[in-house]
Formats: sequence, structure tokens, C-alpha cells
Amino acid sequence: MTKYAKMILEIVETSRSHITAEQIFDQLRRTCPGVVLATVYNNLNRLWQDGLIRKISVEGIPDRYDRIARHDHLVCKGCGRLVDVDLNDMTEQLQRQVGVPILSYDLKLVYWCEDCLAERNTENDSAGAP
Amino acid sequence: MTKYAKMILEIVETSRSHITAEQIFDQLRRTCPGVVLATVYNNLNRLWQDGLIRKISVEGIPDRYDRIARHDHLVCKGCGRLVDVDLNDMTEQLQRQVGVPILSYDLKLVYWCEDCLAERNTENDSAGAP
DNA sequence: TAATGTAATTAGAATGATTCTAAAACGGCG
DNA sequence: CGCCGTTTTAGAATCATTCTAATTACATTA
Repeated sequence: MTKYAKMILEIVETSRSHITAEQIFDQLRRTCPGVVLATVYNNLNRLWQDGLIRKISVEGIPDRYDRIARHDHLVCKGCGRLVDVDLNDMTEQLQRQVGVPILSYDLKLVYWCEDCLAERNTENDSAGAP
Repeated sequence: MTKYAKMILEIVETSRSHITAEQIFDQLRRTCPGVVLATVYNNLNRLWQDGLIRKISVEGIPDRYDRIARHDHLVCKGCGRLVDVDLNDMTEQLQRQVGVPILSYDLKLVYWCEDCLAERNTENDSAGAP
């Protein structure tokens, strides 16, 4: 594991999760001013392929990187923001159901966060009022 | 619902799932030669926001669109290909666990498809042989 | 230590999916 | 018919990510 790989892994694991490549780049640059965005992507991809970090794709926003430790996510349908949530590990039961070996699973629960819910309500109020 | 929205919804629902915007565009163009890719995206986004279709983001490949009817997906870690899988509906138990209203959930099981597994094996064989 | 090969990094261009903008066309309604 | 909001068009623009080629660092062997 190279110097940058180590540092990037460290950043992903200690961040409050759901960090973008750009944010990682900014953080890394504080201690390594010469580093380049491509290096960040290279290492993120390597770490991801080696199963050391998670990559989370959400529609319409840049990919997020996350610690590997088991946990799931709430995704707001309005703003796309992610929130951690700890649910029971379902790997075994899922594997039993599908009948092929499962490396991992990615579970996103779609909901409306408070902010977006409030926003929708005010919109509807003003629109609905005659 | 406009003409194009209807047609695009029809295409998404009758396709064998996991279709890209580009593929929808190609298919739509057969009957509507004048149509433009932006129109496809406009309508897909509207349909998605209205909850009439699903949008599936997988790392590194263009977004896929899918019928809304409940089902889950296997995603190959190697090639990213999606396969439908029917698992029990877990909406209720998930909602009970998280304690907030869940609109829907998106479950992807990560595995190695047969092709990628075979490819990895041959690679490892040749690499491992002295 | 020098030489060598392999992998990592850099710089910057290129790609490609998606969105945006402004203008034109459409459709319903008074 | 003429007006207004919505939809579509055309094409430029954006922006995350990848690619290419050149350079550098590292590890190993001679």
C-alpha cells in the first residue's frame, strides 16, 4: 500500500462518511500540496476494487466514498443527502434467498428529509391556496 | 402526461429493464425521428420525480431506468451488469427499524457474475503459474 | 552502489453523460 | 383568433471521471 493510498484510506475512514473525491483531494492537499486529482481517483478506485472502501452512487450527485464497516443509508429523494443508519446485517438471509455468493450489499432507503419535507409543504401551501 | 412521456414510460416498462437514456432515445427515434435526447432526459426526470419509473445509479456506468414494480438487483462487481432478482418485500420491517416513513428502497447485491469469475480465474491461473 | 524493471504519480487533454439556455412550437382557453 | 403556460428543440456548456504519455519513486537483483 502506497503512501497516498494509506492517507486516502485514512481520510475516508475518519471522515464523517459520504465524502467526495473532490473533498478528499482538498483535504489531502493540505499536507501534500503537490498531489493531483487523478492520483486521488486512481487510489480511490484501487482501494474500492480491493474492497477497502465503499463507493456510493446516487443519482445526480458525484460518487461518495465511505468506510467499509457495515451500515446502510437513508437517501433523501429531494436533495440526495445521505444519512447513516444501522440496520441488522442481512447478508446471510439474502444469500440464502438468491443462492449465489454475495460479496456485500448496498441498501438505500428513500425518504424525504425534514428540510425537503418542509420545503414541499410550504410550496404546496402557497400553490394550493386560492 | 404528454405524448413523449407516455411513450417513454411505455418503453421503460416493456423493455427488459435496465435501459439507458441513450437506448430509450434510439428506440423512440424509430417512431419519432424528430425527437431529441434532451427531451428523453426531461421526460425521464419528470417520470422519475413523479415516482413512475426507477433510476438506478451504478458506479462507472450510465444511469439505468427501470419499471417501478418491486424487485431487486444483482450487480456484478466486475462488469457492473445488472440482473433482476425477486426477494421478499422488506419495506415494512425496514420502516419499523428506522422509524421514519420510507418511500421505497433500493437494494443491490454485489457479486461476481459467471463471465467475470471465469475471467478472473484464467487471469489468476496464468499469473500464478511459475 | 549501479542497473533494471515495475508500479505510482503527474499534467493536462479527452470523454461522455447530463444539464442548461434560449428560442420555437404546441395546446388549451377566454 | 390571440394569449399564456408548458413542452420541445438545438446546441452549447458543465462537470465528474478517465485516459495518455511522460516522469518519478521504489524495490530487487547484480
